[in-house]
Amino acid sequence: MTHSNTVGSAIYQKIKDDIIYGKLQPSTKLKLDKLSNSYSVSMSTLRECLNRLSSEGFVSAEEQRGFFVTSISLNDFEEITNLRILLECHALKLSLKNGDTEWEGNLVGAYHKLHTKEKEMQNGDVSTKKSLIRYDWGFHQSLILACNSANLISLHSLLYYKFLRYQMLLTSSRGSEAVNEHKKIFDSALERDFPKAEKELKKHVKMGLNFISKGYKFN
Amino acid sequence: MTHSNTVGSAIYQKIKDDIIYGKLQPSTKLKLDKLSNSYSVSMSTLRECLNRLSSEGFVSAEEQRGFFVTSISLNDFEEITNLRILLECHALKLSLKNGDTEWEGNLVGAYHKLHTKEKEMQNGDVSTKKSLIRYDWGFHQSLILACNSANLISLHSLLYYKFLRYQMLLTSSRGSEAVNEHKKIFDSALERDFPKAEKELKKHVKMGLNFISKGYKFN
DNA sequence: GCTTAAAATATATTATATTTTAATACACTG
DNA sequence: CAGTGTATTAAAATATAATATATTTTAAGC
Repeated sequence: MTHSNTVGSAIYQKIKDDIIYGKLQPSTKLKLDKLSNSYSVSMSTLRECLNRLSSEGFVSAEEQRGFFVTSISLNDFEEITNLRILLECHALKLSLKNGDTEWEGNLVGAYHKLHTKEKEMQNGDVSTKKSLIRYDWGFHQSLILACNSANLISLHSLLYYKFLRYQMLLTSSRGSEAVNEHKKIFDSALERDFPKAEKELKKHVKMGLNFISKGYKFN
Repeated sequence: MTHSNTVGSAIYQKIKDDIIYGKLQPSTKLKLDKLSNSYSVSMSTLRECLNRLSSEGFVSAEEQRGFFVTSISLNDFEEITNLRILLECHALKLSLKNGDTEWEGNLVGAYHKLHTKEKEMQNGDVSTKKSLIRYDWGFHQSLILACNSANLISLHSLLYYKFLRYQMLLTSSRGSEAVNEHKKIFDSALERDFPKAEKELKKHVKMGLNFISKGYKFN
């Protein structure tokens, strides 16, 4: 967990989360004095935060008109998905080539945590959904962590969370399907079988796209 | 050319340019009151700007310690180069597949402008270097403009300019070599020969990396 | 529909207080 | 003496608030 020292970075995380998890819905106008009140932060600090988020693309800034939660569309979701696949597969390739025992051990650990939570969920425990997401993130990042490119890891993170925002549009999730996909990705990664791992990873992310785009009505 | 209405976006462009073109050198501490004076802008507006730039990676923000121009390293340059190649080639593939006459015409126009400037440069006119860079950018972006992904275009732009900052570390440039490479990329793009275009584009960008990494002494 | 007036809101600056870091001086210790 | 640690001071970042201005939005009237 990141230990936020400043009000600025705390509010940044909070608003970013609220956008990703849908508490601040797409296209919402982010009125400054209103937000300044509801998040109990001064206007200047708030504006700094919104400027950061607009650079990342979670917020859209329109000059002299203010800030909005970035709108969503099926088209944008498809773009995000394709970019995530491009980056994650490329990084996976490097990671499978370079990964040492240290990396492998961390991956095994991340998968174990994810899989444990997945079994909890299958037993009907819905309260752990948010922590399941954290472990999903942990697993997907662990896969690529040996790619030896901080820039790549950072970009991938951005895409993952933009993808996640779309995922959060639905309260339901894919359940056992995704569980199997994770296992296939994990197994082929350990075997350093890049072609198979890539195939399964692509399928996994695409299936996520399909599930959402079938279940959510974009206008 | 973007018409900047607000002080904020004007100063953002200015500082970003100053970083890219080396007027603000790598690792420089960006003292707030000093910058506030030299750019004639208030501290809050300046901070908004630096927060944006830190999200993009041109500035590094260290909590409670302030802002710094992001440092450079050979390793980072290599990462940037590889990511640029990954994104630009992927986008090129899509662009060559989707590009219509409108796109093709704009590409021809962009190449013509670039090539005209290149010839001017070869005749010894150094005054046009900055406009050469603008046309180089115009050409490279034109290549991928039909990729049908705003997200991809935007990410590519970021990587191009991070690459450019490294390019600006040297005053000299590669001259006729790059001119020939541009022609090969252009020709194979018009022929919709993706494998060849990709090969030439990769070579072109890699040669840029090599030229800089040979000429500039990273510590 | 068009224009104009009023209200709301974003932008930008300035001033101030608080907090943290960086720098300096000063002792203490081996 | 060199080096190390600690207190004190200075500098700088962070955060808020108050204010002024410019622009957009809304509403009203024609």
